[in-house]
Formats: sequence, structure tokens, C-alpha cells
Amino acid sequence: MSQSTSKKRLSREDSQAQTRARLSETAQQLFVENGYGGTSIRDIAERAGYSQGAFYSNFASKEELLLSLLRGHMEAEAVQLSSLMDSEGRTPEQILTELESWAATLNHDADWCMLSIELQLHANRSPVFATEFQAVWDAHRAGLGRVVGKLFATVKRQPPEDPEELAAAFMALTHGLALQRVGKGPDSSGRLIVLFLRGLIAAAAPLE
Amino acid sequence: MSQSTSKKRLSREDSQAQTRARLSETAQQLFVENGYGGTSIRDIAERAGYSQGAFYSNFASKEELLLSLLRGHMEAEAVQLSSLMDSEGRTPEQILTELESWAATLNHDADWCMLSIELQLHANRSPVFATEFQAVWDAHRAGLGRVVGKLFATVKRQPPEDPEELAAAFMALTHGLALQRVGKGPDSSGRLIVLFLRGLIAAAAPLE
Amino acid sequence: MSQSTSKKRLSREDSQAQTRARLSETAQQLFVENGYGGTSIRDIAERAGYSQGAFYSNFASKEELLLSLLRGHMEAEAVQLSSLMDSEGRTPEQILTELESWAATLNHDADWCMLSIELQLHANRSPVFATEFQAVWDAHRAGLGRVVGKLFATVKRQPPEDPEELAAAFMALTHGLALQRVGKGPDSSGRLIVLFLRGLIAAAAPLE
Amino acid sequence: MSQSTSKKRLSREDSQAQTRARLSETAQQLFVENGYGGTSIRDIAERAGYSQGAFYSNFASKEELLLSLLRGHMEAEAVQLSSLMDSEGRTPEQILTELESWAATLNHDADWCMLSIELQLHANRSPVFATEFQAVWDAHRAGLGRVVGKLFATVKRQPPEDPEELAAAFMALTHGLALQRVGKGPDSSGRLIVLFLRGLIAAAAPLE
DNA sequence: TATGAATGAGTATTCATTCAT
DNA sequence: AATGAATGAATACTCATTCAT
Repeated sequence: MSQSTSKKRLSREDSQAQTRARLSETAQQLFVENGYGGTSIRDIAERAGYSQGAFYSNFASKEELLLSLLRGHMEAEAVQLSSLMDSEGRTPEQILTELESWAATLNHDADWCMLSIELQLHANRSPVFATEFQAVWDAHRAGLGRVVGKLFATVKRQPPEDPEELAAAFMALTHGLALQRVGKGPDSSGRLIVLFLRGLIAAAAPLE
Repeated sequence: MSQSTSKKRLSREDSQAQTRARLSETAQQLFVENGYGGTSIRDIAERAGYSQGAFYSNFASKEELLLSLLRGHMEAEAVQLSSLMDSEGRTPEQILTELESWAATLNHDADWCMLSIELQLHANRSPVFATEFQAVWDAHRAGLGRVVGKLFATVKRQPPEDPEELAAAFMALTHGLALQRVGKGPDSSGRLIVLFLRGLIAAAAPLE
Repeated sequence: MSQSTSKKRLSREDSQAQTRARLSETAQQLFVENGYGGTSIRDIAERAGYSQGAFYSNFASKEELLLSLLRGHMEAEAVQLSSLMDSEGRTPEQILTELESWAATLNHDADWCMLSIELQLHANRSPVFATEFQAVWDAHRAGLGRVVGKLFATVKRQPPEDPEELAAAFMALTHGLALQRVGKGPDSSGRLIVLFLRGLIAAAAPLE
Repeated sequence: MSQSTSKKRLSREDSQAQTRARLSETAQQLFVENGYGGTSIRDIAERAGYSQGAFYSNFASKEELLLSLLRGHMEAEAVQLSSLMDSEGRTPEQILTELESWAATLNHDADWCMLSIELQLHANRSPVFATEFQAVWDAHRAGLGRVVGKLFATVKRQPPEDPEELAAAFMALTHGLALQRVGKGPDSSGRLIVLFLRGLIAAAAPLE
């Protein structure tokens, strides 16, 4: 009578999904605030309003939780990249505008960016984590690289570097700026990426 | 009897300075390897070959040691920046080459760069540390900003952005790339900075 | 409708009996491998292929399960002892051979023996358990004591000790040897018991 | 001035030795009472009147403490065995009496015996521990084996079994009886060992 | 100045057990 | 009857820090 679509009672699955989601969310906040190493499972559970045991009913370990966040990260970014790529026949100006708003969106929630830094730092320390991380990272880099390559093709100029390397540089710029910015002013990485890209195009040799 | 200027026996002061130096050095390595939070005072003391007590004879706390490293950081960078600035009458090409080698030097010891990231992360967490850190950071940013401004002046172009902001962007790029690179290939931040700068110059309006 | 005597579907009772049997069996293995204290209910349930809840549907607690194993133990041993006792008119040689094969059987499944040790250890710690354990133990000791007494009567010699004490000593020997033997060579307790018994007989005074 | 032989102040070494000794002693009691697995480091430290950290200043882990107890065990037993062996020209009766008092002494402190069982159980579970344990065990077995061999030589009889195997059987008997006896009556293992030995001698063939 | 034993709060993780489904 | 998410206390062990030597 009272379960299924009711708002009061959640089915067991939904209830666990909720617990898991709340723990994930809280963990993400805390990783950004205090770093991965500086965040204890007790902190996460307490702040999310659960027992420590509840954490272990949902995640096998702290690292597994980080991996789970990484996967969420990956999915969100894949969505954004595909919207940068899939529609045809845009002008270079349109592509640049979209790139700028891509960076802005990514970082409007500055937390995403700091989390990304925590992920990178942890990948540098845990080989297990590094393996999964690398895959996500490479995919992302390749996706953004294709956008950059497409931009140069549209303006009929030769990219002065492997577009993937340029993409990696833009990601690095974004992360480095997030590190500087924490809690301070607004994010300028979108604007700077566009500025740099315009410069590269201006200095690039025409195709052929 | 046997101390003072002898080479065998160090004066008490020198001996303490040596202890302090060895602890600092070891701490820096460990912060880079394992992060600030991931490094214990016991680790530092043990790896440096001292007791934990020796650590507390030289530093009031772990954070005080980090501040001490920050000051060393600052001095080293001030030296490098001043050598970028002080000689007159260079061609734009020379300035770019020097900028490239500046980035290369800074990161040839990639450790410096990762330590810088640890410093930034910790500044985001400890207000006490943040204050001291900000001063150092601002000075550095201003110094590098002047170099960038000088470059645009030399080529008689209008910088497309406050030179200090560009300087911050290059530092961000350098840090972001260091994060990506750990343990992997060689550093490419110098090359990329020069590439971006050439682009900006190519796209910049002439002065007046 | 479709259960009762069918072979495909077990009646609800049979199905629960099966669950209980599988949990018991698995628990016994694990107690032997890791000790009573070293075995968690989760381990038992998981290895048996059930949930933790299923455990609590069948046993009130871990100790209750141990008691259940103890009762199984008791029944099995009672069967073996009665087969040592019930047939009349055997020669001493036959009795000794049977004793040897009793020990061998008991320990061929060395697990029985290690479980017995775990039971004893736990009885030393839990008064509740000790009470039930004592009853089983005493019955077993009396039964084996009668076998020993019968042997001395058959050879018309005076036992040099209360036959029950001798029986307890043989059980102790068996357990002590099991403890030494774990995972190693074959069990020699049967042979040693016979060796010692022959000695006692050789040294014993004739009756009257 | 005031340290060294003073009773009030212990030197740092002595003070640590005392801490270590108290922790060892307490641990031994608790291992006997609750088993190795059933004893927590918190229990040990609390009962001994120290912090948990003090435990880790003295022992690297719980297992290392067990190894330390094992070594103490070994030394104590070596002393007892050598006193069984070294004086010449004893009658068989004297040797038997000494064997009886050996068993009695060993177990007068019944704790030793239960500890020995805990050691054996743990050796069956931890390969690291097993290695060290085996060495001690083998030495002990060989020592007691020599005593048994000497006894048969003295009475000019052929031992019906490798004396070392007989020795192992007596140790097993002692341990098995300790398991039965906990908290109950007095130890009878010395008496039983002598009884069995007399029997073996009575049944043994004369030397050549 | 340097030592390192000791502290007490903290770490990640596992436990037996409960209870809504 | 069986499930498994959740609990809260316990586990072994590490931490930064103190202080008598």
C-alpha cells in the first residue's frame, strides 16, 4: 500500500542509493576542503549523518569511494565534451565561445576542479588508483584534443603542437588556476584559454 | 679545544644548522613524495637520521617547518627572477629564451614544483600559513609580471591582459603540468609558455 | 502445492534444515582454520553462501552455534564408543586394534580434533558453555574409561590408575598431538595409545 | 648524583625495562585467560596501567610481543632441560623422579602450559610466527628426547620408538591435560608420564 | 641540544547484532 | 525464512607532541 511511489517510504534500494549519494557528496566536499588524506571516514560519515559502519556498507574503502567519485567526474565531463563536439558547421568564433563556456561551467563549481587535483595527487601515490585514473584521464585528454584539432581545421591553420598536448596544457592551466583561486575571486580560466587559443591561431601557419 | 673552525668538529651552532638543514631537506622530499598530510614527523626524523625530539629542537611544529621551506622557496625564486630582469638591452628573442630556461630550471628539479603545490594546498587550509604564503606569492607574481610587461614593451605591443595575470597564468600552467607529469616524461612547460607568449605577441595590437 | 516429498523443491522445513546444516559445516571448517574467536559470523555466512541475516534466523548467537556443534560432536563420539563396547568375547589384541582404529578414525578427519580443542578452550572462557560442555565431556570420558577397564579385565591385570583417568590421558594425548601436527604428517596418536597401553599391561600386577 | 643505585629514580633504560616487563607479564596472563585472539592491546595496556602508545614503544605489534614471550618460554625451558641432563651417574629411579618433577614444575604455573597452547595455535595460523616457533619447538623436543634416550640407555633397554617421538608425546600429553584441567584440580601429567615410561621400560626388549 | 619513552587522541577497518523489507 | 543496510563499539595501529633524562 504505502511503498513504491510514495514519498514517505523509500524502497530498500532507493534508501541505500540515497545513503550512498549523501556519503559521496559529503566526501567530495571534505576532500576539497581538507584533501583526501586530511579527510577521515569518521568525518565523512558524521557530516553525512551516518555511522562509520554505514560507510562500509556502501564503499569497500576510502580509496574505493575516491574511485567512485572519479567515475562520476568522468561521466560528467564526457557529457560536456560530447556537446562540444557533436553539432556540425559551427564558425570558429562559435567554437571558441563554447570552449570558454565549457571551462566556465566546469569550474563554476570550483569544487570539481579541486577534486580533480586531489585525484591527480592521489594517482601519484597509489598505483592501484593510478591505473583507473589514467584511463579516465587519457579519454578526457583525447576528447578535448579533438575539439582543439577541429578548431584549427575550421580556421585552416596548422596547429603548432599536437592538439592533445595543447588540450593537456589547457587542463593544466585550469587546474593551476583553481589552485591559486580557492575561495577567492571568479574563475578566469575560460577567458585565458580563449586568449591563448586566439594567439596560437594568429601565429599559426596556414594549412599546406 | 677541538671545535670552532676545525673541519672535524662543528661548532655547536653549525652542528645545529646542519641538523636543521638535513631535516628540512628530508621533509621536502617527503612532502613531495607523500604530501604534507601524508608525511609524519617521525618519518622525517627517521629518514634524516635523527630522533623525533631533534625535530622539536629545531622546529616548533610541522607547520613551522613548512613555513621555513616556503621562505627558502621564496629566496631561490627571487634570485631567479632578478636574473631575468636586471640586465638591460636584450632582444625579445633573448627574453623568450631566458623565460624558457627559467621554467626549465624551476622544474628540472620537479620537486620544487610539487612542493609549491603542497604549499598552495596547505595555504588553502591553514589561515595562519595562508597569510605568510600570500606575501611570498604576490611578490613572485609581481616579479614575473614585470618580466612579461618588459617583453611586451620590447616588442612594442599592447599586452592583451594585465601582465601580472598572464604571469599567474604561466605559473598555473607550470604547476598544472607538474601535476600531470609526476614520474613521467620530461617537462614541457617552458616550451609551452614560450609558444603561448609568441601567440599573444602575434595577436597583440601595436602600442598606440 | 509443489513441495513436500518432491526432490526439486524442499519443504520449508527441509530447506531451513539445509541452511542450518550448511552453516554448521562451514562454521566448523572455519573454527578449525581460524579458531572460534578468529571466525566472524560474516565469514561463516559468506562462505556458506548466505546472508548474515540467515545466520540469525538459524542461530541465536555465535555461541549457540558452537553449542550446536558440540552436540553433534557428542553424538558422533557416542556412536563410536558404543561400537567399541557392545560386542562380547573379544581378545585383548582385538580390543587394542579397535582402540587404535578408534583414534585413527577420530583424527583421520583431523578437523574433529582441532574443533574439540576449540571447544575446550571456549569452555574455559564461557561459564555458560562450560556447563553444557562438561556433561558431554564427562559422558565421553566415562565411556572410554569403561573400554579401558574392560581391556584390563580381559587380560586379568590390575589397572595402575582409575581407568577413567587413563582414558582422559589418552584423550589429552590425542589432542596434544593434533595441536603439534596441524597440516603436517600423519596422525600417530592411535599407535602411541596402543604402545602405552601395552606398556601399562606389561607393568601391571595380576588381579588379586 | 641521585640516579644509578637509588631506589626512587630509575634510569631511563631500567624504567623502560620495567614497562616492558609489566606489559609482558600482563599480556601473558591475558593470553591465558582469553586467548591470543581474544586479547586486545588495549586490554593489555590498560591492565598494565599504561597507554596503548606505551605498548607500541615497546613492541612493534601484538605478534612481536608473542614472539618475545616465546623466547622467554624457550630460555626457561632450556634451563630446566639442562638440569635434567648434565649430572652424570644417576640411577633410573632418580631420572624418573626428576622427570616427574620437571613436568610438575613446568606446570605448577599452569599458565605456562596454556600459553604454550596459544603459541602452538598461533603458529598454525601465522607463517611468520610458525618459523620462529618451529625452531624453539624442535630444540625443546630434541632436548627432552635426549633425556628419554638416556633413560632407556641407563636401564639397558631398547626404546620402542624414536625417543624424540616419545618426548613429543609426553609434551602432547602435558598440553592436552592442561587443556582439560584449567582452573580445576592439580596437575597429574608428571605422574602419568612416569607411569607410561615405567610401562614402556617393562615392555621393552633388552639391548642386544 | 638531542634523546626516545610515553601520552591520548586519531586512523582505517571489522565486529556481532538489529530490523525494516 | 531470508535479506542486507545500518549501527555502535571494538580492533590494531599511527599521530603530533611532551618531558624527564
